[in-house]
Formats: sequence, structure tokens, C-alpha cells
Amino acid sequence: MPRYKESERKQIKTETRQMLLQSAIEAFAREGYEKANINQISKAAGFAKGTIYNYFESKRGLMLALIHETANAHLEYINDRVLREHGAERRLKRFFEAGWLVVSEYLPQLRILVHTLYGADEELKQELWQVYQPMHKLIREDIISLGIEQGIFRSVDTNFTTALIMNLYLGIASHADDDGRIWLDSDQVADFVLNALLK
Amino acid sequence: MPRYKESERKQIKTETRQMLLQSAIEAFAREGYEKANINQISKAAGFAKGTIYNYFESKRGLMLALIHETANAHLEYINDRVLREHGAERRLKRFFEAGWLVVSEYLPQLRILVHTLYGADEELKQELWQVYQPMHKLIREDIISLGIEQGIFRSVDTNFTTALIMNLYLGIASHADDDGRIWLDSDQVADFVLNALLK
Amino acid sequence: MPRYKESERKQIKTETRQMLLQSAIEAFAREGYEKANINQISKAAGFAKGTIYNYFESKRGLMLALIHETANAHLEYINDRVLREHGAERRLKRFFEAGWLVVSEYLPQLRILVHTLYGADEELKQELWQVYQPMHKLIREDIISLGIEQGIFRSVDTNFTTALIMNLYLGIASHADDDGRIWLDSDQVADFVLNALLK
Amino acid sequence: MPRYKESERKQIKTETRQMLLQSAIEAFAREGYEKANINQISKAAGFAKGTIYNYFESKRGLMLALIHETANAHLEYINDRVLREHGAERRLKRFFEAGWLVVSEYLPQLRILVHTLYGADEELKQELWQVYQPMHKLIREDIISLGIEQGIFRSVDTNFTTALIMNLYLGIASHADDDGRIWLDSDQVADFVLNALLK
DNA sequence: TATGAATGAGAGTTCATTCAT
DNA sequence: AATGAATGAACTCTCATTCAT
Repeated sequence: MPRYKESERKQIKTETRQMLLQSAIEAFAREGYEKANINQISKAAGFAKGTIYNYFESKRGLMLALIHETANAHLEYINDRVLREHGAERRLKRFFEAGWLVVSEYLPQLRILVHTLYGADEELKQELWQVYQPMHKLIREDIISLGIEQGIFRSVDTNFTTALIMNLYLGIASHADDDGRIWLDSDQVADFVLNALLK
Repeated sequence: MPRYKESERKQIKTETRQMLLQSAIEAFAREGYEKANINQISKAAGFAKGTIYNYFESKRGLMLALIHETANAHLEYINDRVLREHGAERRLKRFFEAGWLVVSEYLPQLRILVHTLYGADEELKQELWQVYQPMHKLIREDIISLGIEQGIFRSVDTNFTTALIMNLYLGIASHADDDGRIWLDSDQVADFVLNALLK
Repeated sequence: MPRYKESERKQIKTETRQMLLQSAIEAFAREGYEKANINQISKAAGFAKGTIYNYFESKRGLMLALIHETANAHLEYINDRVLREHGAERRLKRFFEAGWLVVSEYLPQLRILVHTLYGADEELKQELWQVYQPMHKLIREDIISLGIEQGIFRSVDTNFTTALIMNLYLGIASHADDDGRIWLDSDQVADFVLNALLK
Repeated sequence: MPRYKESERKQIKTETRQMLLQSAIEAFAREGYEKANINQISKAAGFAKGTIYNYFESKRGLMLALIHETANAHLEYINDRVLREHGAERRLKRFFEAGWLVVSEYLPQLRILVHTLYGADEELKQELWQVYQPMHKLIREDIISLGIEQGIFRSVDTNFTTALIMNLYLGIASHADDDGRIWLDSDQVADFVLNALLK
């Protein structure tokens, strides 16, 4: 049941905010944070320049909000799908599978994620790093450690392996084409990793 | 007719160019291409703001020059070290080892490389992609195909595996700290990959 | 939805635009297109330097807008006064008379016109040439051809004579002093031309 | 020191100077004074940037020198041809005829003349005005006054008529195409003026 | 004399942000 | 809440000029 039965105004505000965020996602993904233009974002969302400042403190505030909302959706999406499985091997495959789905469903958001993670803006990078801790935790504990406990994975360094997997995922996903298609197959990548991990 | 030695001028010109490039490398690595300031780059190199335009056509021209010169040095560095070995397994280890050395010797250049490769600027991205073809070729033909021929690697898809390796290398290298130290050990990464490749 | 009157905004916008144009007219007339400074034009109009770009695309766009608006006013002014008369001789006199009035009322605009028409900027020149076609037509058809039809002018080449008259007008007008006074009398010039044209 | 060596130097200096001037003529005619580029002028003449400053004080000094040298050549050219005749009518025809020849032989110089005379740079304009006094004098005294004395011209105001003639000449000449062709015939223009002047 | 590397004032332009309405 | 006119710092780039060689 809906936790937030709100007044009409709040509803409008929320809708406006969502439209602005959506517009920002497209702009940041296409142009990058620095080049993206606040006025264009507002206009593309159907509002005037100033409107954005009723919902976000600044361009940076907008970016931070966007990072948080994207991360939450992203984490939930992956979590759901991974934890449906109970074996480490299938969870790993699910991870890549879900990851590939994220790319096709949330392509621009993922692009922003990659730009930020590999970009020069340290503050944004830190923010992302923190906000994505749950995903690292998921991989480390609910996949790798689990696999070791289950006796199917070699006793690898879990932090190390988590980092490798995240890097692989992001690195590959970042090369998706404009329709969200990735030229590497999720199964192949999963197999590659499994080959390195399985006893 | 000039009375001074032509070579003297040439040298001054070369030195200035190098100082400007060095300054640009630091700026682009620290701030990213968009935020980096052309005038500050000139100033930081010890020249007036206009000087940079005696050597480079534009900010973008400077960036492109930098990409090309960095790539050439980088490629040569890796090539040299990898091709000293003749076994595929040792070559792979050498690749990561040399890669790790590159990070500590050419940290800012590598940061620029990563920013560009995972950034939003498609034109620069294309440029990088092309200029780094020789490194892809090195991995694909002189390491992976070789290993398969030598009968020590499984018959993996060479393009696919090359892409994975490049992504791993860049992804991990991009997290080097400011002294160029990488928290993942080159041997461990090589082992991870070898585990996935060795028969 | 906006709560203020839409018309109110429109008016502010129109007024600002006019002030910027006026300021530009003075600057371009005084300094010429190349030397005139966009920021100073904004400042002189009482606005910050960026404001001009809310109204005009670029320095050149401002110049083009100015050319068009000036030409329209100028053409209307002359047309009105010339076509009040019905004899070719009186129309010719009126043409110079009105032309002299234009100089005193629109001195800076006329200076810009002359700078442009005799300047090196081919693009602006073309623009002017096109926009002033109606005035050539007025002279050629409503004055010279008319005079020939009315049997009072010799059968001169109408294009040729139109060109001469325009050149005379602009050449002389360009030497107006800073109060818009021309040291040649409009009647005298008209008489000179009439002497060449009357049977 | 032997004198021939001295003169040789002067000769070289003069040649260099002439080449620079020639290059400047082309640049100023094509681009206008403001947009023309000192470095390009030097380069086009086959010299380095700095060389121009061995011969001229500044860009403006170069322009002034150019104005003077052009004017002298121009004046001499016209004077010669006009004063060969002894009747006012033929002198007037000769004036336009020679004027048309000047355009085809000295097209870029004439363009500079026109840009300057109708441009916004008051200082250059003044300079031109003064340097062209002899031509005004030629028209006023050796053509118009003469014609009146000879009883073939009406008793027009000589200053006034001189101004008209100069304006006609320059205005028309300025529309020469890039090969120096003028679309108005010199005889026709002379006839137009004679019609206005002859008794 | 000729050179061309270096200079730095100054130009046009962009755009995040403010704020009165 | 929404608007959009106005702002001005900041940026890239140009180019006349200087000067050591």
C-alpha cells in the first residue's frame, strides 16, 4: 500500500522533479556533467530555466540527486534478481545477466555512472563509491564468500575478486551501443569469471 | 638570413612544447579535459597564456597531441617488455607487470586515458580507440593467439578475451592512488586471468 | 503557469532590445563593426555584458538585425515622402530632401550603412545590397522611368542612372558632420542631377 | 666604405619594403584594415613576423605609408593623363577614363582608398583627405574652373561640383569586380556629368 | 637585417545562478 | 511553483608587438 498519499501539489512537485531528473539523465549521459547545460535540461523537460532551482540546489545538487536515485534503482534491480538464486554459481550468472538488463533498461544512467566512476571529479567519485557499497557487499558476501563456503569456489581474496568483477562489469557495460546492446555476451563473461573461480 | 644556429631554435621549441605538454598532462589528469584551463596550463608551464597557441591549434588540438604522444610512449613501453618473453603465460604476466609500471611512471597520462575512454566525448574516444589498436593487437595476437597455438590456453574467443583483459587493466589501473600505487597486485590479476585461460 | 502579465514581459523584452540596438548603433557608427566592442555595447545600454546574448545570437547577428531594422525604417521614410508627389521632377527633389532628413534623423545608422556598403566585409555588403533593393526600385521605376514616360527626362539608361543617384546620395551623405549637417545642399544636388536628366 | 655597397643595402631594404607593402595592399584590400593580420602580411611577402617592424613603426604606420605611396602613384597617374588635354570637356572625359584605368591597374589600392574614405577610422580618413587635396585641386581648378573660364561650363559652384565628381568616381569605382571591371562605362558617366555642366 | 618565440591585453561567447514577478 | 530577464565570472582564442639572437 502506498506510504505517501500526498496532496495534489506534492504530486505535481514530484512529477516535475521526475521530469527534470529524466531530462538531466539524458543530458548528462549524452554530454557529460561538465558540458551538459542546465537551461537545456529545464527546457527539454518542458520547464523554464529557473524551475530546476526549485527542486535542486545547483547543477551539482542535481547530479548528486541523480546519482542517488539511479544507484537505488540499480541496486534494487540487481539485488532482487541475484538473491532469487541460492547457489553462488547461479548468482554470479544472474549478476551478469541482470547487469546486462540494466544496461538495456537504464542505459543513460549507466553511462553517467561510468563517466563518473572513471572521471576526474573526485567528489562525485567518492559519492558514487559510497553509494555503491551495497553492490560490492552483494558480490563479496552473497556471491563470492558464499561460493567459498559452499565449497565451489577457490579460496580467493574476496575484496580483490569483488573489485575485479565490478571492473569487468562496468568496463564492458560502458561500451554498450546506443540501443543498449553489449557486444560481449553475459554468459561468456560469467564463464570467464567462473573459470577463474571454480575449483 | 638567420645568424643563430637553426638547431638552437629547434631545441628551444621542442623544450617549450614538452613543458607545455607536461603541464597539460597534469591539468587534464587532475581536472579532466573540460574543466582544465588552457591559460593555467600555459602559466603553470612558466609561459604566458598565449604561448600555448604557438604550439597547439586549440585546446582540443593539445589534447589530441597529448593522446598521440602518450599512446606512442605507452605502446612502446608495453611492447618492449612483453615481447622480450616468448611464452604466452610469461607474456601475460609481463603485460600486467609492465602495465603496473606504466601506472607508476605515467600515472597522469593513464588517468587521462581512462577519463577519455570512459567519458562522454565521442570524438576523443574514437581517437583513443584507434591509437590503441596496436595494444589490442599485441594482446590478441602476441599473447592470446600465441597461447592457444602453444597449446597452453583454452580455445577462447580472442577478441572477446582481449577486450576483457584491456577492461580489467584499465579499470584497475584507474584506481591507482596519487603515488601510482595500485591496491591490486599485478601477479594476482595475472593469476586470475591465467586461471580463466589455462587448460 | 505564469502569474504576471505576459504583455509586461514582452514589453520589457522589447525595450531592452531597443536599448541594446540603440547602443549598438552608436558604437558601430563611431567605431565601425570590427572595432566596436560587444561588451561595451551592453554596458553602455545599461546592462551586463552577457545580456546582449539574450537578444542576439552573436556580434554579427546583432549587426544583421540592425541592418534590417534600419533599412526598413529608412525605406519607409523615403518611400512615404517620395510617393506623396506625382511628378518625376518633384519626386527627385523629394528624394534628396528626404535623404537629407534621414541623415539628420538617423545619422549613425546611415554611417553604418555607408561603412558597410564601402567596406571589406562582403557578406554584410551582400546583405545590405539585397535589403536596399526596394530603394533602387523606387528610384528606377517611380522616379526615372516615370520621368521618361512623362516626357520630361531624356531616355537615359535607368539602371545606370539609378546607380549614379544612389552613389551620389550615399557618397555625399557620408560626409555629414556630427550634427547630421551636410555641407552640400539637397536642392543643389537635385539640380545637378536634373540638369543631367531633363530634356 | 665603398658606396656601392651602401647603395646595395638601400636597394635591398627598398625591395623588402616594397614586397611588404605589396603584401599589405592585398591583405588590407581583401580583409580591411582591422581584420588584416600583420603576421600573414609578413609571411605572404616571404618574411618573418618581425621583419615588418624593421620598416614600419606599427600596423598603423604601415597603413599610413601605404596610403601615402598609393596616393602619390594615383595622383601622378591621373594628373599626367588629364593635363595632356587642354579643353575642359576632354579633360573631364580623360579624368573618368584615367580613373577607370586606375581601377583596373591598382584595384586593391583603390579598394583600400574607398574603405578608408567611407570607414569609421577618422584619423585615417583625415590623412586620406589631406593627401588627396591635389586631386580635388585638379578637378576644381584644372577642369571645372577652366571649363567656366573657357565659357563651356555653366557657372557652377566649383567646390560643390568637385565634391560631386569625386563622390561619383569613388562610389562607382568601389563596385568594380575582382578583375577590376566596372559595370558603368566611363564615357557614360562623363556624359552624365557633362550634361549637368555644359551650357 | 632578419628571425620567430614569447607576450598579454582584449575580444566574443557561454552558462550557472539569482530574483522580482 | 514557475518564470525568464539579467548577471558576470570564466573561458577559449587572436594578434600586434617586443626582443634576444
